[in-house]
Amino acid sequence: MLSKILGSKPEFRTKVNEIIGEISEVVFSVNQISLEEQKKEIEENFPDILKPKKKKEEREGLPPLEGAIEGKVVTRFPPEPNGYPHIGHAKAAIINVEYAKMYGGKCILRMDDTNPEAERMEYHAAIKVGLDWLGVKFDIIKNTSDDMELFYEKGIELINSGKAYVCTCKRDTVSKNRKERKSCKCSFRDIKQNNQGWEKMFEKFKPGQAIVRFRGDMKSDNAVMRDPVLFRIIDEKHYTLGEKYRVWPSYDFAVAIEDSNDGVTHAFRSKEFELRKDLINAILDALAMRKPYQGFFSRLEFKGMPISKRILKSLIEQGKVSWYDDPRLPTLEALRRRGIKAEAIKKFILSLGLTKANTLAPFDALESFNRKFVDGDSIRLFMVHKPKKLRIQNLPFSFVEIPNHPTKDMGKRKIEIDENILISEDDAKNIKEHTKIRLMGLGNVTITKVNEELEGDFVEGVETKNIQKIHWVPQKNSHKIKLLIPHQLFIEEEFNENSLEELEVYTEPHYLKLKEGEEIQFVRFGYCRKDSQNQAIFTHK
RNA sequence: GCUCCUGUGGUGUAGUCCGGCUAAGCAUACUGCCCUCUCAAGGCAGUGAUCUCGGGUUCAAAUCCCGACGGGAGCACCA
Repeated sequence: MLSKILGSKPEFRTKVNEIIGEISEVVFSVNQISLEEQKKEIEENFPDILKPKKKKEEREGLPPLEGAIEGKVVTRFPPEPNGYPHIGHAKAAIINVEYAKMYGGKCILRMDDTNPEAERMEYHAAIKVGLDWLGVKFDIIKNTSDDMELFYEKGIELINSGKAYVCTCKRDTVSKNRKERKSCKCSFRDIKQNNQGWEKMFEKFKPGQAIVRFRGDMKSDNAVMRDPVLFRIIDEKHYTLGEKYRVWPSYDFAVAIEDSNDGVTHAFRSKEFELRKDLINAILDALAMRKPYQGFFSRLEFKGMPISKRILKSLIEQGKVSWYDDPRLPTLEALRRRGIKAEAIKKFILSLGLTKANTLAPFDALESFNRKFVDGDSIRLFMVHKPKKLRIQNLPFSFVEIPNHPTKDMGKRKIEIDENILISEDDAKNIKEHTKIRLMGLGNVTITKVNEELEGDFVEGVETKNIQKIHWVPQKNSHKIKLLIPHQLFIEEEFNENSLEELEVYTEPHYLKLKEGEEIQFVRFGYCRKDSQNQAIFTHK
């Protein structure tokens, strides 16, 4: 009671003690009256409080952005072309693009390709294709490696201001010193020596012999700050620049420079980069460059669906999954092939919010979004599993026309029939002799015999109430296809040997006329995507 | 081990910054009803959280403080 009053009348908050007394008096006197009378009193004098509370408006999409100015927001999505894009990439891309859209700003796609050992054109292309399919649009597309000269320029600037130095220690020594929070002798070299060292990195030094380090703070609790690497030597051929460069910037340095230089105002990354925030700010401060706002979000993974490149690669090598588009995988390619729509992924990701708590989403959350997109334009077809023959006497016609969708006008299809019909075993086993069933879109049949095969008599009339309705396909031109049903790949860390179920099923001949990639609903079974003329993939119920 | 992040119904989240009009909103899942020639979609209703736990501050705490416990990440010349 007290809270309610203070909540709606903040001006009383300073007089809490006085009010407390009054309230208890009023409450006491009200309690003297019977419930009936209280009710009557309210109805007569205060009808307003009986009205149902109006619901709070739900915020659409992402939370507002700190420091965002309409029209001036620049975000970015920087994938490394070192693997196939997956649901995690989708999250990062969608969040950044969506924020740019929200504020009428721009979003940059920047291929983060500063490790020649890892990048490959194959991945670069796959990422482009994946993003394209997702329908996320970028205003600027570039590569981090476009700006190599800029990195060198800024690197030299740091060396010349004494904020970076060339370190020639062994890798192990560097790592050990970092653990022990100790500086190495290299850090005491003067600017001239460092300049000489820098020059030598381009010719003389071999990979591993010298690195450029940022003068951070070897005593810092944040290990990232302990004189991190800015440049290192890699002689591997770069996938687009070939052997033009061999001194390559590290991730932190490249990101800092790029974001600042590209005019990025808000940079969102997954939270494993959270510790780099201080470093990036420190680098930009050292160079007197503008700092963008950095936000972080949790990684997105599905239960039992590995996202890691290492695991994916090994699954493929062992033949446990066919390829990166295997429908059990969370790659974009696999999701697409499985029948998940890009719009559904987008809605789903936005529904997860911008939380930093770990998100291990169950796949059915995505499915439910997808179902809403897919339902409206999925043609309904009949499909029979483990066919049982049903022979119908007195069939009065040789074809039927069946609507392609129960509520939307998607036209009709003509099915040619004769007395031999196939129904699913699951339905057949529940049918008793002398009962009546309805073959959907065809008519009612009284079952006269139940054996290996069933027999029945056609019944005139369109009675549909209170009668078992089942789907069917004509025997004479049914089309056999393989139906793949993906299940969870890993169950409790353990590879699920039965994760890909294969069914042999029979569809209507109309299946052959559908386009590849079309989403269909096998009636009373679920949504599936046509993968090819003789294969479909189960999407979800 | 050290450091950082995180902890709201079965699940995913909103609310937490700036304590009060919320014993907590939405979605999903589940249950029931309606609709329906689908076990889909759609409509309606319902079950379900003392906001991880224990202290503290306050007239008042999911919201602030301290501690414990659980989960995740970083400690690479990868990004």
